[in-house]
Amino acid sequence: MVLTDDEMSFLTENGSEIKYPKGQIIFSEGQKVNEIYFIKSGLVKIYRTTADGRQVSVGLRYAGDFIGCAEIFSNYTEREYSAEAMGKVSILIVWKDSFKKMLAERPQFSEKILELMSTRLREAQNTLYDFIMNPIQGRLAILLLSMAQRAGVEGEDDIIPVRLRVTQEELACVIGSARQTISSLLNMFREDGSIIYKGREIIGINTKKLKSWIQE
Amino acid sequence: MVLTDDEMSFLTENGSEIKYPKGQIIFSEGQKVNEIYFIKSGLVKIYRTTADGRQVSVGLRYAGDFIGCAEIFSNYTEREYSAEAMGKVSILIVWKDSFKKMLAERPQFSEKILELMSTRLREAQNTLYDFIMNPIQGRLAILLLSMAQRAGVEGEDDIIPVRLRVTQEELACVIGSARQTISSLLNMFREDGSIIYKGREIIGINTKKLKSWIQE
DNA sequence: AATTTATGGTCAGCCACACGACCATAAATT
DNA sequence: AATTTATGGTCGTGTGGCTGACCATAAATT
Repeated sequence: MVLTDDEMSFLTENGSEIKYPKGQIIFSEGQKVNEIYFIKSGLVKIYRTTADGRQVSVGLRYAGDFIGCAEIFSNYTEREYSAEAMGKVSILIVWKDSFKKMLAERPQFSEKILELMSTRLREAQNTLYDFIMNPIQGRLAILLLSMAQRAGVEGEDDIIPVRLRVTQEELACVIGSARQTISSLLNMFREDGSIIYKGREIIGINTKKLKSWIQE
Repeated sequence: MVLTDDEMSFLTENGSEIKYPKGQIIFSEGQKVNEIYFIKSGLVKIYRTTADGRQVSVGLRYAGDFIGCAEIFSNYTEREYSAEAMGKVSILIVWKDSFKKMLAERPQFSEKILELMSTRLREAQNTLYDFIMNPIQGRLAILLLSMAQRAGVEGEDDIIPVRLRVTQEELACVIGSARQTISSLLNMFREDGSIIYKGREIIGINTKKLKSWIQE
């Protein structure tokens, strides 16, 4: 979502910018809902912690996204999910009331937010669909593609150069799988030429080849 | 979501009511997006058809819900999913422009729709979470609970009397499983006392017992 | 009433993939 | 430089649940 200069300056004036190092918790489940967050830069994981301590992610959010907004609109008092910085993240925190005021005063902004929510809803539904349809390698391919499209330069149709430093554990928790499985799959993708994977970093992905792993 | 009399009468005036028999397609993927639908009564399945002809559902919608709205707000020209009546369904069809006009003219209604979208987003995220966390019996338990809560009388904490006539095939497609598996699980739930299941109808569910099948 | 179709029950076979175990290497900390 | 910690590779093992096959019964159609 792209904000106008005007909207951006309103947020800047009425919010405060905070930088989080990798691994820092931005908010966590159960906390009181008083503010909304705008990601200026970086990658954020939205997740929930299970009874036995594992993390289950329901999505990643990128620069330009608002997070923590669903609770505000449905007037929830407590966070349902946690958010964690997956790298250096710069965030603008805006108080709930300021944000609601902005919504009320600017119908165009309000429209934009409605658009944001519906886009995100469709994304969530598509993710659900992909989950049902695809075995693990398909889900991983989908995840890598979407991460690359956000982070990388849209090059030729073929290879997108990227720079993805995510641990296998993180990938596993996003697609609901086990670390060991991710390990084998990444190696399989590498041998196949679907990704260029050196050390602990994915430095390129081959869009076409990756897509061939996806069902439907 | 509950509409005011005023909102309801606007919809009635600017829309046309249509009744669908069981199995009827309300709209289908690929169709042009010109209208929005309000469910007056009945149960609607939102799904997508896969290349090999199977159906994968991403959710059920009940009376009082709008369907087909995400495409409108994100200005999609084509439907991404299909909708099918799972029983007798009564629907109010409202043209896109009338609906957008209503949104623009009534800020309170606009707020309500934003609330609807965020609630639905949270539901979708929760479903995703449940999918990752729960094995099939857990997902089935969750589905039965949510259907019963919408359809049934909220009785004691224990047994809710309901009247669910859904085929095992339908249940399978909603939770992404196979018909045979549903068959065994329903029988297991019956023996366990989690549900009262006679012939082809579930006539009661035991909330507590069903919940014990759910992870977390 | 007779036939066809839709739905449900059950069983055997198979395989994807989670899990545990263990070691290798890289990164971080001292 | 030495030690500790985080991350990645790989291999068995076990099993949940999908697939296919087949029959029983209920519902719909003639």
